[in-house]
Amino acid sequence: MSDRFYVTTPIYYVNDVPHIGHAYTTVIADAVARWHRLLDEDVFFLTGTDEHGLKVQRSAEERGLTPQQHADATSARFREAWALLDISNDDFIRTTEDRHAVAVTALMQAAYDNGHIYKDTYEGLYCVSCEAYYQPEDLVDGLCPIHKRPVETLREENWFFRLSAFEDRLLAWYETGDAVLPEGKRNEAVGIVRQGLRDISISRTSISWGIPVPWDPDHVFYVWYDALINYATAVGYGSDRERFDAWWPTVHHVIGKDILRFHTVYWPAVLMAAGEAPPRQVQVHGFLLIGGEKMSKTALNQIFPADLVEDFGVDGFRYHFLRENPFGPDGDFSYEAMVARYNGDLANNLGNLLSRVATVVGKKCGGVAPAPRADSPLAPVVESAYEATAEGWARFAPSVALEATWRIIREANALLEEAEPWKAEPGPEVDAVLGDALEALRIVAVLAAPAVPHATTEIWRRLGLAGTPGEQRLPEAARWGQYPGGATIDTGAPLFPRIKA
RNA sequence: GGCGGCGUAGCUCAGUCGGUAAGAGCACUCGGCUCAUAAUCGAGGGGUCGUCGGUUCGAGUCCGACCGCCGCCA
Repeated sequence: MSDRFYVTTPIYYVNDVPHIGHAYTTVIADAVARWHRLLDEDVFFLTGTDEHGLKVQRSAEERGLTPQQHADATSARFREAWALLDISNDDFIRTTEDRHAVAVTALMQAAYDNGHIYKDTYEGLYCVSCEAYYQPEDLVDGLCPIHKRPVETLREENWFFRLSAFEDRLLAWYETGDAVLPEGKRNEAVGIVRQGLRDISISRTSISWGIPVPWDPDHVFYVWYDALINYATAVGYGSDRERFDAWWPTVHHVIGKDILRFHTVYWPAVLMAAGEAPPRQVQVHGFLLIGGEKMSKTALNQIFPADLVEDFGVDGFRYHFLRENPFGPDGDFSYEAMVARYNGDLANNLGNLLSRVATVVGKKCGGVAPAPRADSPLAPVVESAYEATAEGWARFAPSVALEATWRIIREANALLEEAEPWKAEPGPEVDAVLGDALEALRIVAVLAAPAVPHATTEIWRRLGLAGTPGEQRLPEAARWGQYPGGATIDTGAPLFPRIKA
């Protein structure tokens, strides 16, 4: 029986359109999912859209649409973006689907039945954009500190979640070691809990665009509690207990640091309240900055995936966001850095290696691939690079993994320089070094497939191999010496044409 | 105000339990090669490892203070 691996992105709010910040998170989750498939694990990769809440209701009104129509339109844009980027999600969940209402109802009812939810009256200053209450001292010049917009005084009967009862259990959960990563982010979660948790309001009566509270239908759940539960919905919570039990222990949430509090405090506590286990792991990454500034609609500095795909291709796009920034800290995006990374790693190293090898095989071997040597100097290089690559992916560090894989490419280029097969007469010496280079390319095609699925599939084809690199299984496929030789090598056009700065 | 983090080559960063002569990629300089997408390979320059003090036979690596930057919370 193979292991299971469940990985999620946040579900994206339909008041936003997909930009490279969303894509950053999604591409990381996708590449990790693809890696785990290579490991022959049973993978379930989930993304989707968050469609309830007052903001959606109001935006729809402004557009003269029903909330559902508005959500349908924007949700479709996310699905289009992920299709463009070759995202391999197994499911796409929408919080307006019936299955989600079923799960939310079941999970919150369980928390209610367990005595963790109670009714109280709340009056406070409310920011519609945040869908959150503020203390007077939190305001800046009387305005919401985030949106710089006026707040409204609201008085509501709300249902409250007894978050304060879960401090000890949350702290114990963080202590399990790798529940929240990186470590710095876990410390933030610990800090939030240590300072004491207040119970939180989880329902609204002021709006209708949401999922009704089952025991009090005048209320709908506050959008966050609705949204988080999507992760449980998608694996059958409330409808297929067996399925849920199979997948839930393996869930890994990939999120940006802006929603750390929801995923590492509120969400595990709600799960505990319902009698379920907290997530297996939450992986928190930093922001993608543009020229040092946070990306935002108001700053007019948003960048959309399609614009970059036009210049760099899907693989160029994916590779850049996986390789350029270490997972965890904030990263800065710049077009110049993207060009440099593309030209350096993809065009000069990988693409050019394939070109030169194919050409020399054409000239010295009549285009027929020789087999690698069992005792090639590249064999130990591949062995250590594979281990480092696997470790990098295992800890959600794509940049580390790819750096390790690229070491094979560098060494293969160096081996060619040393042997200079283009100078030698055809024969065993030439065959040996070219066979080694082809085998290095075969293995790189497998290891890099999670990041650049199109290019590696093309390499696979040009090497005359059957199937695709994504269908291979690790670690077997990374073992040196499996390239059979005898195939006709296809010298094609440059895989990654250089981009002029 | 409380808690936490960061400050290592021009740039982006690695540096596990303190100990082989401080590293990688990119950039730069020089040289080789000309199979390849002016790609590639080799060599080299460049760092008082933020500052000061302490522990130690020995500290980028531990402790304290300070300077600078940042995050979370209030």
